Amino acid sequence: MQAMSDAKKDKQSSHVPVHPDERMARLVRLAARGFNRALQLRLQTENVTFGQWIFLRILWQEDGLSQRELSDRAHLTEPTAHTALIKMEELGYIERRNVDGNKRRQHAFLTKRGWALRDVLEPLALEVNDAAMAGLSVKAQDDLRNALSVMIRNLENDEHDAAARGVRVPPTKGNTAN
Amino acid sequence: MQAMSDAKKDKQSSHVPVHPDERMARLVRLAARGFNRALQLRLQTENVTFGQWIFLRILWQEDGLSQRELSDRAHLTEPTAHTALIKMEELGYIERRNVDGNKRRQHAFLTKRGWALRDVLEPLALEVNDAAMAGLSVKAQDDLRNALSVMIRNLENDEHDAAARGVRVPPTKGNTAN
DNA sequence: GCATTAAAGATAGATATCTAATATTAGATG
DNA sequence: CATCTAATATTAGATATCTATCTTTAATGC
Repeated sequence: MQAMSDAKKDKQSSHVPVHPDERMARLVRLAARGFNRALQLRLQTENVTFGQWIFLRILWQEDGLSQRELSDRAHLTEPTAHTALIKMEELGYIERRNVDGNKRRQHAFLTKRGWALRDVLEPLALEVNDAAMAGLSVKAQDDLRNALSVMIRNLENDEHDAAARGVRVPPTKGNTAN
Repeated sequence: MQAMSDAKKDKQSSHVPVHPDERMARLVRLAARGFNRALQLRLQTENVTFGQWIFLRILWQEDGLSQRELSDRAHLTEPTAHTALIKMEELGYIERRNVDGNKRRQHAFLTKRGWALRDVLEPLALEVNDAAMAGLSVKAQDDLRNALSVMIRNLENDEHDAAARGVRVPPTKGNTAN
């Protein structure tokens, strides 16, 4: 019997035959999980959570968005955005305030501290990206992005169709695994 | 100004410029989210949760695995597997018991009910897969799987390297979004 | 301009995941 | 063969997300 390769020693590698129905879904989930873990690994050294990263990233590009706008952009619910933003205000990354005398909307504005994080965190994301892309040609990366975009659109349409048929759209509870 | 396409009306579509550092990561996460939602949408009509699906799928291929083996296969922790399996036993999908007089290991065995679910649930997964693949050639799908596999391996290596440097590997807390 | 409806946010409670600590059993070693 | 160590499962507690509900404020229609 031949010796196992390095990769095979890892207990994650599937001894298990994968359901044909789920092969692509599984790969996509595992890749997402990989990106998340790789990024969280780096963010934790700066004491920033993944959720905070998501909102920071959005604010660096569009400072002063309302909570509702932020939750939309982040694909997270308002309560989730709410608690994350409260925490980020406590941490001094943002300031929440009203604009134009509208007391309904709560807008989030980056503080000096919040802006400063950008210089620290963006390189970490770049690092993850570079690590992930190793061995993939520019064309391969391009094709990959295109194919992913097609799948995303297909699945969004599926969801819209379901919603149109009156199906309640379920939670996106946390399950990056598998 | 030209009219917006159907797709653009959706509020999810990004008015927001995406961080170059995060473009691929974001696409992968959104695709994973799409798969999860599309599947959950269908599973909920059968009162099966995503977590239960994961374990059922594994057991249909390897009945009688221990809790430890199941959590490995599912890429979930043991407490997570534990509670899921307890619940699945309550629901009558599996039976948990010892084997060979070994009182340490708890093995999970599908009941008739658990096996029967297969005929109902697998078509749903196939449906999701087909929906996701619309418009992608066989070759494109092949390339996509290859590229995803490369990324997964790259990111696993990244994690192993980090672990070797003594970095604590962080949770894979639920954040499929964005 | 007052009353109704809609929008935005806040709060409370549920769920699925995680980490850490504990208990039990099996296997290895002096 | 008695003890130590490792494996497995369990329990307890934290966290990030979700849904549902409530409150406040703005917009709209008579």
